[in-house]
Amino acid sequence: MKVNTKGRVGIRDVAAAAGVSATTVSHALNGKGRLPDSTRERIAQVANELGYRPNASARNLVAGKTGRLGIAVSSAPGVPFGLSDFDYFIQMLSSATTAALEHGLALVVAGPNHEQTAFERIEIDGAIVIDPVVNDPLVSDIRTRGLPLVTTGRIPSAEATPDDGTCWVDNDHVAGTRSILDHLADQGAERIALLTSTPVTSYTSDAAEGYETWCAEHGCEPLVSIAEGALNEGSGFVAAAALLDMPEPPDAIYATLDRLALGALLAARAREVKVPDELLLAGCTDSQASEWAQPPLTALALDPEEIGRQAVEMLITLIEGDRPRPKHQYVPTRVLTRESTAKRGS
Amino acid sequence: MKVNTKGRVGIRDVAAAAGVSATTVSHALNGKGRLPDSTRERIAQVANELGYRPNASARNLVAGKTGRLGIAVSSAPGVPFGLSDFDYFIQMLSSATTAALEHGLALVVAGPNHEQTAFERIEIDGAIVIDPVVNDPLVSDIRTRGLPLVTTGRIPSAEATPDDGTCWVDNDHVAGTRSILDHLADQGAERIALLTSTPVTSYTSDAAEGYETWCAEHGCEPLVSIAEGALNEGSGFVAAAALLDMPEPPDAIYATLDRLALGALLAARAREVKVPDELLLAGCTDSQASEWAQPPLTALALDPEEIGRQAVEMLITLIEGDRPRPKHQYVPTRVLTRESTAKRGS
DNA sequence: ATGCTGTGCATTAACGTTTTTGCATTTGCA
DNA sequence: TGCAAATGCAAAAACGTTAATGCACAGCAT
Repeated sequence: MKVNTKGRVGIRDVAAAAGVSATTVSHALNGKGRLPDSTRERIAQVANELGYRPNASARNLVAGKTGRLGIAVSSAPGVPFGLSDFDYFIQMLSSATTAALEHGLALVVAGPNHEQTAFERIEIDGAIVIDPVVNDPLVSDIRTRGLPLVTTGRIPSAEATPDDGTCWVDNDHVAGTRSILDHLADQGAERIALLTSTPVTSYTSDAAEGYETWCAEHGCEPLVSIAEGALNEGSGFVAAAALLDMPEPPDAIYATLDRLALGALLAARAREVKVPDELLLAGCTDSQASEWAQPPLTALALDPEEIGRQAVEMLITLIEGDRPRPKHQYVPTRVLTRESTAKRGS
Repeated sequence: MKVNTKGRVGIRDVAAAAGVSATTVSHALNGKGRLPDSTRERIAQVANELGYRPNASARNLVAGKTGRLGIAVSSAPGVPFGLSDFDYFIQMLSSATTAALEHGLALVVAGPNHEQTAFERIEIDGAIVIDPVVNDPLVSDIRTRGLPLVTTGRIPSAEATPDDGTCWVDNDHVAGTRSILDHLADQGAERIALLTSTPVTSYTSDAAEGYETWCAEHGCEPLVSIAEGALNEGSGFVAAAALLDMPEPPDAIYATLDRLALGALLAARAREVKVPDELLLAGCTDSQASEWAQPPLTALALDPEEIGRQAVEMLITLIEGDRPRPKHQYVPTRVLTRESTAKRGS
């Protein structure tokens, strides 16, 4: 029996220290085989003391897996890239990376320049697609290859098929939108506008749906402004300007992307419309930019870290295929109250 | 001899098809052993026809490597995260991912939330740190662990030690800054301001240096405005407003980050200062936002894809350790002329 | 006592590469 | 012609893990 080949502690080192065979260690640590709990615990403790970390390559080799998960940020065909906010993306990526590594898997990021062939040349065990758009080429590519797939945000489709067996993690954007509209109304808003983009993702169409339902329930006239082109402060500025320059401008704006909200803030500032005194302003997706804006922006926090973590866990379950196939998972949203929606007169 | 175990074509399948042993195939494809070129070529062709792709896990297992490279976007302690632009980051990440995968390595992204312990729990063969800041905890962490390290952008330090054996890939920002200032002057600018951030990275201090040298050479008075806090359109708006509201405002602004330039554009629009007729505007780091701005913004293109690719190649050379240790690499910049710097009166 | 059924492990063989070693054969040179 | 050196390749071991199989022993029923 060879021990401690190269400094790194292997399964055989643990076996030697615990006075058992390598197989037993493997079984004990993976919950397989026939072993009494006492032995399992003893081995787990020894492994822990020795700082044993299983070698992912060896494990993947026998399992016939690549040990890699792909994650791609989707890009709409024709729609400029930029649906995802940087903070949102990096937070989600970060937690997803950590979650994957805890399972000994590496998360590989495919950028939008790969277009539809993102994972064509890359060998992976499964993939996550962030915010897929209508008829997403990435999604069909992955499906064609027969790879396990999880999306964050649902796959939007022309037909309304909410439960078609796809696996996704999503916020309940309909409910989230309603909760932030409630907040705005609580703060005294009487004429709330929606600043959004073309509904190419499930997220944007959910927000529109939530807004329209809420307006109908509260007897308000819907007031929607669509930001065209790139979804950034520039297009937000323009779309918000259109609202502010109306004969009867809104007294509150909810923007479905933080960068749109920031653009609205700049538009208000340019017109010397005071936020929050004359205009309440809230955005979706919290970010550092929202936090540091003047005034700081109220936001609908989406918890991207939780979404990333759950998407990875779901994908791994799907790949391993032993536990029952997971389906959907909703991550709760939260209204993060800041100065931009402070009650007027208070 | 076993062949074609599970659909996937392995080295033995190639060996059988070429009528040689697995060893010979390995040697032929990796340029090792003693083989005539004729055999090497024949085997390479057979491998190609069969679509052979070496199994990364098996290869890493033998080599005692993890098969993973880490890449971290640095975060300044105290300085708000956001030095990197989303487009810049995703482009660089994307090319780096591809480059790594071509070597059978997976690139793992550590987000800024990991802070100094980004790669503490992650087993990797080497790391890339993007735009390290002064006294970067990430850099010292990686150095402590004795891991091969490549940075994009140089490691800024109090003492001026330009050649301290560290490995980096960088743009020549001093020259790049000068080239875009030349362009602005060519287009008729006579009073060019620099819109930048606190110099925490080599990149920002290079830009400041290039600007000051250029001003001295051209007998211009330096005019610098520093964006405070988060580096986004909001802080760019404020810092640019300070310039535009001066008694003698500049007739051109060069912003060291595209988001600052976009903020400057919004500030100009709010003041009804026409770009480019009354103000020439250029930014650093091209992005889709710059491309789609109204008017489209001239930019100093940094070629993040090339930087990412070269950083990975350099890191791999460092890890393999056979070829001579690489040191530094400059990636050329390019002035991307757009409407925001069109010659006045033309 | 004798078999039968579990229990608690160890042995052995994979997984797909690379590396080391070694054995023929050919070539070079005296 | 003889012998060393170079050439062209194959066999076998190794990397660290998991999966399949098997063996010894204990408890239990007959």
